Amino acid sequence: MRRGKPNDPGRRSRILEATLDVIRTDGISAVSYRGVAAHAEVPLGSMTYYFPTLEGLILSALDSTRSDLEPRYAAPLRGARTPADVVDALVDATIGSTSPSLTDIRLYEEIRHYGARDPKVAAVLQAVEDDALAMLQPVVPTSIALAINALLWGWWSHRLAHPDTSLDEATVRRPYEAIVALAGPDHPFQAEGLNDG
Amino acid sequence: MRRGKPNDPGRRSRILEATLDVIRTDGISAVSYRGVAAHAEVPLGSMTYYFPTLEGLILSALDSTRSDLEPRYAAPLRGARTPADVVDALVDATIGSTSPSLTDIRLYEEIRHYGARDPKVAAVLQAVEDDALAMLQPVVPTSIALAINALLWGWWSHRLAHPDTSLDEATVRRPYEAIVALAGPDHPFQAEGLNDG
DNA sequence: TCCAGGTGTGTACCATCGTACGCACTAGTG
DNA sequence: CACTAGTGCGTACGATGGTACACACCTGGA
Repeated sequence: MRRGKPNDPGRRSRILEATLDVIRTDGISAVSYRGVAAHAEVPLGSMTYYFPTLEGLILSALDSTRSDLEPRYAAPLRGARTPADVVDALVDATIGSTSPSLTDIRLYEEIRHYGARDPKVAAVLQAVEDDALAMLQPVVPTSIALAINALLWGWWSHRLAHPDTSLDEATVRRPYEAIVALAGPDHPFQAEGLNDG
Repeated sequence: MRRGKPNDPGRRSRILEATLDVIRTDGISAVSYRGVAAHAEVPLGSMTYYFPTLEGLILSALDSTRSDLEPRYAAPLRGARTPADVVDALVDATIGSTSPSLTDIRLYEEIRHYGARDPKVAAVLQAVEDDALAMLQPVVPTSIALAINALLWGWWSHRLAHPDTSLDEATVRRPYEAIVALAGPDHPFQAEGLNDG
């Protein structure tokens, strides 16, 4: 039995979007009920109605990014058939068309920052990383996948710290090549790649 | 003409140390005059006396870490004579004896986080990174030094996100080897190293 | 039409915090 | 000893923000 009508069904998601906007612009620590309410153009009472606690709001907002972050650089990696494809995908995810914008890196950094102290967010991060590792699994051994993840995050972090300078493609590509090559010809993927060629 | 006596000369630096403690534990956003005052066991009035603005306090605290961070992994790198030495130093800085503790990584992460929005802190970061690049300069070309920095930060960041798991040494070492090897035998350093051997 | 219960909101309370400011204390100087 | 200027600190004010809560509104049923 459903009584009373929600007179603005999209309100909840609009609040989440506004929250992410605030996080992107001023960071998680700047998230307040009042600020987000003003940004989303909803009354303060709506905020506490949909999100009784502020932490719940932040958690929901961060969690809602998972579906955005994951496919962006996941898809190209899934399609990779040769080591060269993998390197291409990585370079692209670092500085190319599939790479996150500076504001998105900032957002991701906010999540990591928050996750360093909040176990629930840490779990979300863990899930994202596990996905990334699983995706690299058929391509390189886990230990190398870890290094690739570390380097990718390092590059993104570099971009964030140096917004004015741009990274040369070769600068990014060669270290990826070197690391991917560590998998060596014995890794199953390599044989498959050779069969294709 | 100096009148009035400072009845606790070490107070200023004690405040700075307490500030860093708070940052390490709860993050920069948790830094408040009152909290730090309680932690340092000084009256609130002392805080505003030594540090008229909160931002000034934070900036001073962060800046005071520069002298600590720099020599830690700088010294081993300076002493490196062969590519193998460099790799050793990097591995050590990542997971070994010269590597920062988890709380120190957290602190460094706080600085980066804050620096993403505060130009003055960004300048401090820039200086530290410039030092690191300069130190790697005689060893590898700049582009590779950038990759090394990115990977090092990526590993540290990984440790922060996975406090319970420990990184295998080979996992860390091999990617460093691969990247350092990119410098190739034409790089001046290599010749010097061969002469030594 | 009247009732009930869920939806949505305005308001107010209380805690926290940065900051200003006046006052006390100290130690040189005449 | 009195005076003065710098040092150090307790207190209070104004702003901000999370949260509780009473209240208005809407819908479906009796």
